[in-house]
Amino acid sequence: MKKNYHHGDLHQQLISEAAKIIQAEGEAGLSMRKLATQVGVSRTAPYHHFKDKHELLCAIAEEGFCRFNELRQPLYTMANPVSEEGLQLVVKGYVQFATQFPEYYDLMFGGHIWKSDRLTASLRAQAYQSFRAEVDRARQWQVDGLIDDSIDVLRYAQVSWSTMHGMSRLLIDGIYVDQTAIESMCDTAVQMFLTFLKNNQASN
Amino acid sequence: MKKNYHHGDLHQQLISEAAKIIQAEGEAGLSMRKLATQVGVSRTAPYHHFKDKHELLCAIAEEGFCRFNELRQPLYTMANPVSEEGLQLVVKGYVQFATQFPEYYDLMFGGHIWKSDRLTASLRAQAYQSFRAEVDRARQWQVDGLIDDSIDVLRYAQVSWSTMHGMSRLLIDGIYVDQTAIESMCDTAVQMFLTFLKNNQASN
DNA sequence: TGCTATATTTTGACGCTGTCAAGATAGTTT
DNA sequence: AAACTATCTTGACAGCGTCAAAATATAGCA
Repeated sequence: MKKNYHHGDLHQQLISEAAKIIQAEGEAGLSMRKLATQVGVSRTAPYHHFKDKHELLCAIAEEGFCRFNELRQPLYTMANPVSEEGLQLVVKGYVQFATQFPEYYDLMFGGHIWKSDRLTASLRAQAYQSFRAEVDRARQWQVDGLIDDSIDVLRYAQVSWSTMHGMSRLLIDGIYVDQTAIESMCDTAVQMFLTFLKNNQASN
Repeated sequence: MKKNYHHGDLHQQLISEAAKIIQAEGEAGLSMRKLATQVGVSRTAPYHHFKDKHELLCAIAEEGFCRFNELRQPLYTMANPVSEEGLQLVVKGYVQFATQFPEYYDLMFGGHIWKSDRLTASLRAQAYQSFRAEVDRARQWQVDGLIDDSIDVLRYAQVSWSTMHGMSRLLIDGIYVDQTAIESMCDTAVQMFLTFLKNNQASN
């Protein structure tokens, strides 16, 4: 059905070529016209596959979420989740994704797409599910008796995600520049999460 | 000296008018041409006061840092700094600035300016000093015996700043949308900082 | 005062951008 | 073969940042 008669599966090729450009030159370096000519079609051809530049970016972000999930999935079962090793895997894995694919991260968790309120439905679903999974995992720790019931797991998920997001952003935006400190920062963050999870037996 | 003969202190008027536009329509809504005509001069007049659009943005960011510092200064002396109240003042004050002036925050702590490596010298100085002050404050807590010497205050400052930055970004970028949860999230973050600062007597 | 040097502003232009409208072409369906 | 649809192209428009050259206004100095 979606064979190609003029070109060859342009839709997909646009996404992957655009992703390449964005990884090489940043989001600012991607223009619809350049993308089109680089892929070998006329300037406006892409507009028959994506209503907008915005829609194209959403598609790339969605691809980013797939990579993100693939990288993240295995980390959760490799160690006791509420332990130094377990949390380090998750935190360092998160920051590593952000620093390794900063342009993907920008698209996925940056204001450009989210502030517009014009996310693709599928992208929105994928993002929400990503966060919900984080909350569910923490809730499971409670069920399993690994952490106290008094802990508000939603708030924990929000704040710990914020910390990971904050570190990632400060790094990829060039505000924290000392790359050698990343490991150590992650360790400190893990210590923070751990003391919070373990020492909150009777907080309320 | 810097009086005006054609206009009336254009330099300053450009900054404040640009800041107004940016607060109203976001950074994307600011164009040099529109700014110029809105201020009553020709399109290229601003280029004799700012080499670049980039340089104009730096000037606005710098103004943002002034507001930021003014808002932050009084918060540090209003309560015991290593206590629930003390930390809440700082954390909530930070997030409140970000949500109240999201466009300023974007400029000051967003990748646009920092990734370019073309910050104004004065802007860079002001930003670094802002962060150094945070570290110095934590070091003083050690001197005063409020927290244990084994704590790496640089790492604590980096991670706690990351948390505040992460919350702020997630909020102003439209990823966390539930505004009513802000207070509660800040409380949780404070709990996290506090348990870390108080329960680390023999961590190393 | 008048002359020159400098600071400020304007007009015109270039190449770039996202995207719309109309027309051409190739493939599918009947 | 005819009608229809999906895909692609050409042409155009308004907007952008910014450079070069020309115009204008002020200041310093004779």
